Order: sequence, then structure tokens, then C-alpha cells
Amino acid sequence: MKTKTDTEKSASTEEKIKEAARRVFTQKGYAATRTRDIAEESGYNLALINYYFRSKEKLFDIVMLEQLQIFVHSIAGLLNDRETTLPKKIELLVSHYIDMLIANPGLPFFILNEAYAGPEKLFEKVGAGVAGQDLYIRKQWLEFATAHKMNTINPIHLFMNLMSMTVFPFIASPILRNKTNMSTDAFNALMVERKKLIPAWIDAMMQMPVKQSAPPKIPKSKQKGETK
Amino acid sequence: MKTKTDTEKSASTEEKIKEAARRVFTQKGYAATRTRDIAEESGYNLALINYYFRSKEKLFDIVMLEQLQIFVHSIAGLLNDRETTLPKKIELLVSHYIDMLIANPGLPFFILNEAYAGPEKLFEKVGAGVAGQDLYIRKQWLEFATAHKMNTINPIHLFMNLMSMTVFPFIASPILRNKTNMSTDAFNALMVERKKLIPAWIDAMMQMPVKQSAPPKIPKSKQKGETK
DNA sequence: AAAATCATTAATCATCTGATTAAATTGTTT
DNA sequence: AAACAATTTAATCAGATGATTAATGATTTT
Repeated sequence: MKTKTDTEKSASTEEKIKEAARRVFTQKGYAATRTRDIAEESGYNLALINYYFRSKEKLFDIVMLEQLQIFVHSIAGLLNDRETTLPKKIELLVSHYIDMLIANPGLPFFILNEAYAGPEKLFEKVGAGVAGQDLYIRKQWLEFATAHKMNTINPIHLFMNLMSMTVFPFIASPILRNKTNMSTDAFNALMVERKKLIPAWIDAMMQMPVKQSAPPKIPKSKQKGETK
Repeated sequence: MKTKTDTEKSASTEEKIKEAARRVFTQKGYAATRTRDIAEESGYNLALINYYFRSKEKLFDIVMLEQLQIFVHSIAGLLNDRETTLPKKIELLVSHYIDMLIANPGLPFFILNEAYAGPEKLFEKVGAGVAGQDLYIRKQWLEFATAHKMNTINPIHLFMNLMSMTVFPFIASPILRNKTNMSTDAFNALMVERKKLIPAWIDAMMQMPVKQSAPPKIPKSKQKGETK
């Protein structure tokens, strides 16, 4: 019979190693992370890392998937909710994302790194529940698009814009902050501002008249100065 | 006296190693790249990599800076041009960026990786000429903002949006393409569409009435939840 | 063509790194 | 407390990796 103390203690150091691993991985990326870094960060012996998790890669997978699933679960419900209107969903989604990203600014870069290193691993394990094809918000989005005569423009553009304006600033924040001498607090304040702004911008884009049919060809002489 | 053949031949293999290095670095990132990968990719012996460049890191710096400076120079002139109007500049900038990114989709990730690994190296060497503080477009932007009563909203938001909507899709394209089963060609076509769309969106944002003046102070109790 | 310089290669070194092992320590059960 | 199992550690291994070296080939200079 397994005693409580036993498992509890194991879980404790196991958890501490995972947390240390999460910190180091998120900061340095998988390739640049040494198992010794994790050992040191956790305060435990190097061998324990292989005792609890079989390898560096397995530890990475576990940490990674946990981190992602926390977030995925936190928004899956919202996306599939049938009561909330689309604009409200967008507002909540942006707000939720920004909160998460302020608390965990390294995650996007982390995810990108993995997506670039080996796409399969991530998508198959995490992406399952939030594939997008069967989410209710997708139906809402498409309905709205057709209702507003937006057939001419691919709805994916607006989705791209939503994600871009929300996530990209966090990804680029090291560069941005360096160029503008901005503190982390100031940056975060900007991002909180965006909780209101982004939904408004997206809304404006959705309402935007698509001046598509109008000028297929402009007789302007010097229209395109340099296409290169 | 140095003979032509000499330098030409040297430059040739030196250049080939750099190109191989660029390919491998861009694809795998600095930490995951092995000098042997570069040697193999270039077709030359491993030792030549240290013969021409003193170390892996120096080779990386050189390749990296070259790549960046090509792009920086290609837009610096545009940004400082005093004739082109702001909307036209935006249009040209987006177009230029998207062309560059289609030709070189790995670059943003590459830059991010370095920005996260060691910020100083990049900014000091490359960022010098395009610091942003002294670019004419900045003046134009600020003038436009004040002229249109946009003082209430930080102009940096619109700059963020411009960069986000242009660059982020490329960064996230591995994920996006995987989720939507999109081919590279289809993705690129989308991006070319955005050459027209993004300037229009930005324009709409700039014209947008800022419904700001309303609540300057909110008696909300839980205003600052967690500054951390 | 001999000498000298440059380019290239195979072999090797020293270190780093992920993983394993065997012993020591701690905790639990009988 | 003896026996047993779980946890932790120090030491070590095997392979990877960045770099160097010494020898060979090629090209230029004298």
C-alpha cells in the first residue's frame, strides 16, 4: 500500500523539477537548455531529472503540454459557448489572452520554437481539442461574414488580425522595449489598453465597406512608384 | 599584389559557406545548428568554417548582420523620404515587407531567436541606422496623430498593429498552415492580398473616432488587480 | 622551376552534455 | 530494530561538438 507521504514527497520534488524546467526552457529554449541548468535551478541532483522523467525531451514534452493545456482549457469553453455573441466573445478572448500573456510572456516564443522545430508533436497532442474546424465561434464568424456581405474577403484575414494584434506585441516585446526604452510595467500597461482597443479595431474592420468592386484598374500614371 | 583569381576563389567558398550557414541557421536556430551541418550543407570541410570565420559565433554574427542590413537599407530610404505622404509610405512599407517575407520567411523567427538569446548583439550593430527616434516617418506619424485629435491614444499602438498584421502571419505560418491545411502558395497569396488590406485597415483605425473622453476616471474598486 | 603563400583535408583534442550506475540516504513496514 | 522500498547523490560513461593541428594540394611569386 502506497503511503500518502510517499507520493506527496515525490510529487513535490517532481513538481519542483518541472517548475524549474519550465523556467529554464521558457527562457532559453529547448536546444540551449542544459539538463544541468534544470538541476541547478531546481536545487536537486542531475540524476533525478532522469529518475522522474526518462529524458530531457520527455520532461520538455510534459512541461510544454501542461502549459499549453492550461491555456487551451481556459478558452475552449468560451469559444464553444452558444450564448455569448461574437463581439462579446472577441472581447473576452482578447482580454483572456492578454492576461495570460502578461503572466506568461515567454510562452508564445516557446510555442513558436517548438512549432518550428517539430510541428507534429505539438499539434497532435495539444491541438486536438481546439482544432478550430468544429468550434462554435467559427460558425458565428462565418455567419456574421455572410450577413455583412463580407464574402469577398477571406474571414481568415480578420482572425489573423485578431491574433496578430494580440500576440505579436508580446513576441516582439524584447525588441520593442529595447528600441523605445520601455519598462516591462509600461509595456504591460499598453497591453491592458489594448484589451479595449483591439475589439474596437476588429469591429471597425468587420463593419468596413469593402471597396472591392470599385477600382479594378486605375488609369493613374504614376500609381506604383516602385514595386521593385 | 593580390591576384583576382585568388580573392575570387576565396570569396567563392567563403560566400558558399556563409550561404550554407544562413540556410542552416535560419532553419534550425543558433543553438541547434552544428558546425558539421554547415560544413555538410556547404560541401566543404569542417575546418574551413574555422579557417574563414574564427568560430561558429562569429560566422553567425556575420551572416545575421548581413541579412539584416540588406533589409534595413532597403527600407531606411523610404522611411526618411520627405516627399512621400504617410499613407503612401505605409502602403509601400507593407508591400516591401511582405515581398521580403515571402522571399525570406525564416528571417523573423531568426531575428526573434537572437533577440531572446542576446539582445545587445543585434541592436547595437544593426539597429543603429534605423533607431526610429530620428526617422522622418515618425514625425509624419505624430503630426497626423495630433492633426486628427488622436492625442488620447498612443501612436505606438498603430505602429504595433502595422507590424503585427504584417509580420505575425509569417511567424505563425507553420502553425496556421498546419491547422488549416494550407499550402505555402495559398498562404503567400493571402499575404499578397494583405498588401492592399493592411493599409486600408490602418487607415480605418486612424480615422476611427476615439470614444475616449467619456470615462477618464473609473471608480472601479478592483482597478489594479496585479502589477506583480 | 623553386619558394612561398593560400586553400583544403583528415585526424585528433578537449570539453560539454545527456544518460546511467552503484552506492548512500531516507522513509516505511513488519 | 530489521528488512524493504523509495529517494537522492557522486562518479562515470559514451557520444556529440567546437576547435585545432599537421599534412597535402593548389596557386602565385620570385
